[in-house]
Amino acid sequence: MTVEPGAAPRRTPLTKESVLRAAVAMADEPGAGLPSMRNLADRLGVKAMALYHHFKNKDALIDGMVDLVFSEVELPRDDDADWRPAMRRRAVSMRDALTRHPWAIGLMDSRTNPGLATLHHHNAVIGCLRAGGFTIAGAAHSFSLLDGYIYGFTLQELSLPFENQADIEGLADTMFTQYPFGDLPHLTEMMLNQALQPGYDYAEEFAIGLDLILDGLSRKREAWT
Amino acid sequence: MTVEPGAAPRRTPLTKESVLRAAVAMADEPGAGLPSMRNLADRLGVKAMALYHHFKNKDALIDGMVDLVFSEVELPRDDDADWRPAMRRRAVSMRDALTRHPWAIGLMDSRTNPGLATLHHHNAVIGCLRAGGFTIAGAAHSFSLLDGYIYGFTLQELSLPFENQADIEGLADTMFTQYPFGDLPHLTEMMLNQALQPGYDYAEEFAIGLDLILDGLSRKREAWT
DNA sequence: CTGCGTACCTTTACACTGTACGGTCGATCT
DNA sequence: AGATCGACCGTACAGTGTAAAGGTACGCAG
Repeated sequence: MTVEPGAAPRRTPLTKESVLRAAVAMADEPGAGLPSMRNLADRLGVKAMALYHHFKNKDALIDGMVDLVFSEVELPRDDDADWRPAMRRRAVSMRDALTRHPWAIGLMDSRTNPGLATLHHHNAVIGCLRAGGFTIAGAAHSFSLLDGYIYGFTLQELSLPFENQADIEGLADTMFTQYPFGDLPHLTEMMLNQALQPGYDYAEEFAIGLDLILDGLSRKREAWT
Repeated sequence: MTVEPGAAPRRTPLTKESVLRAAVAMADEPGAGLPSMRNLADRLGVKAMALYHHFKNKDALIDGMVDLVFSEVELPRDDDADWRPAMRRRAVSMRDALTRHPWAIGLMDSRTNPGLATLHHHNAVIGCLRAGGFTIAGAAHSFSLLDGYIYGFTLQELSLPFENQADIEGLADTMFTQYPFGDLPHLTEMMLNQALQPGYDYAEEFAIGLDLILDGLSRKREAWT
């Protein structure tokens, strides 16, 4: 009376990997945020408690999701001829990954258990900088500065209350009526002359700041002991 | 049969301000995170639903909390003689505020309704940069870069899985036993030669990156149209 | 003084969350 | 054949945000 193998009451036994991929996919859906255990289980054709066979608790699952995001970032290689374009590529790739998975960035804090992909990522970055002639301390400075900027810029970008020109104009409207904008002359000026100009794209700021930082790093590279 | 005024069945009618201060105080308690509506109400000697008389919903309350954090940041003034030390002070003050209220930084994304203190802050920063000789575009670049770095650095700092030397050593121990550290030579080297050195303090990295950025800004100040 | 609106707070209820505890079923090993 | 084990399910519980409706006291119009 056993079920025929072809009937497949459960297609495949569920793995850490498949659960994580589903969780990331659900979190990526616009406006979704982290899925609940029950919703995630439903999506996988399973009941909630089944997930606890693969993850100690939800926190462990989230750690896995964050590590999966890190694994999408393009790594530099030790033998990259030139550290600067390598670091630039990595920064852009990292920002891309964080924008693809906007739920990830707010989770960085409070997540104190880095996964393997995360550690490999850090290792590769440091290796590239060392090969490029940075001292250990210099590589630490550079790493801290670059990653800080990447996270912070992306965090800011994601928290902008608009995504396109129409949103900006709507926002400006409601703000002008809601707040005493006479008190905020500089902010007003900047909105009128920058954000509200046709074709303005905040994303371009990323490269401007990044290049300024890279300039600074190459200037300090030999000074940093 | 009315209650004597001295009996005070309710000391004081609860204001947006008092609720926000209590909420921030609770969130600041180590390891607490955002309080639930019920816990916050208890602390105020009130039932949970009373809070909804002062805030539309929990999100609005959180917006207020974030704005309160911003109000603690030392503002530059238009007439600050020199933009550079003013920006430096502001950056340090901002990092301090975010470290005093570590729950705030993860909330920056998804919080798309800036409060008055936030807007005044932005206005003052832009004003200081403009007075320092930056063009509108230049001020926008500088603002984006500086704030990105401040947020990002602090986010990284708060997510470090240790707070003192003992924690670092404990962490290194468990990591070395848990992961194939032969695969991570550069990371290992950096931990051994930096993080594990006596007296190492990650907080010092903040000033190093900040000064590099300020150098870059003053170099670009006149070039940026 | 009466009566009514309005500000503030409470009660109750509902849908939803993470997860502890125990059970069930089939495959594999001895 | 029986034991063991991995994968999944059912049930239950404490805690969450908040909608709906009710109460109670004060300030002001008549």
